[in-house]
Amino acid sequence: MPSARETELLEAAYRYVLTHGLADVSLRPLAAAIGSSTRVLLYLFGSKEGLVKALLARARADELALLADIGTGPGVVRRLWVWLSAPAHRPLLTLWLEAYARSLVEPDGPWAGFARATVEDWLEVLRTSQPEEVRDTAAGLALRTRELALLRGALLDLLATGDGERVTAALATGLVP
Amino acid sequence: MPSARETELLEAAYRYVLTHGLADVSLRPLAAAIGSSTRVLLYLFGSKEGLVKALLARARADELALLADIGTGPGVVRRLWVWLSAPAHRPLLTLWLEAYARSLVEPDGPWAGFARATVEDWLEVLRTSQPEEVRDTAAGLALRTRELALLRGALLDLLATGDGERVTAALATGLVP
DNA sequence: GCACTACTGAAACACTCGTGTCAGTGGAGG
DNA sequence: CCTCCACTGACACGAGTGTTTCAGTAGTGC
Repeated sequence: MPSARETELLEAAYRYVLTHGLADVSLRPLAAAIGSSTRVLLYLFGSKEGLVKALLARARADELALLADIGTGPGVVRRLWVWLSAPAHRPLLTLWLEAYARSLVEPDGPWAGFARATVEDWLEVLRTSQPEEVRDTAAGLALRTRELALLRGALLDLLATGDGERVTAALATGLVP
Repeated sequence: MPSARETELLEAAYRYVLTHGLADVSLRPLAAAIGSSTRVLLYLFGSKEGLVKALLARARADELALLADIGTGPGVVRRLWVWLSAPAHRPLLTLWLEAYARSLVEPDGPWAGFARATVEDWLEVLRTSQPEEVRDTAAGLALRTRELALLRGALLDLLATGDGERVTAALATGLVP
């Protein structure tokens, strides 16, 4: 059970990594930026790895909250894309991509399994949104895998180019209603 | 014009980063692994940043060679996916994703523009593969953007789960012939 | 008042990092 | 032979890393 001070510092650190990236964060600059000290961070989180784990869990909590908020049923993909393409969410999504790539390069450590976990989370949401009669068919699996690929590929494009208009138009032509 | 020794060491370093990642490579371990020394690497590449730039250029050369090899015309997407999903190419593609994410988090430095550049490279190949009458229409742009998203999203899924069967099946249902 | 817990500050330790300095080495061309 | 040039080895420098040690301080419950 995290203490009040711990969650407070975690929130501040989370805001910090959203703009500075998580891959090469280091304790002293982070502590200075959020008005703390390395001593306290290590006291509360045990080690740097513990802090990174907590931050990844924090980011994942945001993601799960989103999925819960979007709900299920027809139109999920469209609703998901509205959320993904909102400029306000760009820092979070860049952080998400960073963690994703990192967990592939370095399968050990605090990143472990992050990429696989998000694939499964999203696939599950898409699955629940499918009509019952296709949910457990091969065609259903193929369809939601394709929807997920479309969303993530579009996200990659958007993050790199910022061209929301082009990417949103591309998605519009590709979605089953 | 790179010397013989320079290209030799670059190749060795390239093989090294394909398995160790490029984001947090450091000179001493790298030099030791490829039978060289930090002194020589700095002599040949000027600085660590110069070396990283050279390595990114090397990776990009691989990518451009692929695109040239795949050619253009009907069936490009399918051919591209065959190449992307080949297990032998996984280290290269992981490296690619790493560089992509990095260039978004840290827009300065040697990574600058990497993500945007690859988006444009691939879109251009897809464009050239389209029939002339749609090439310059909004529908053509939307279609190739969608194809690119599909490929990249599928790649993300594949790199995380390794489930080539599911992802390939998902792509098969989604491609215009 | 007193113990106890939660937190904090200062300083040090044992690294690793990229880079610079200075001195070479071996071979090719005049 | 002698000079030039590409390359290499050993070592040190200053900065930054995560972590530890030791010494506190504020607040809470008894």
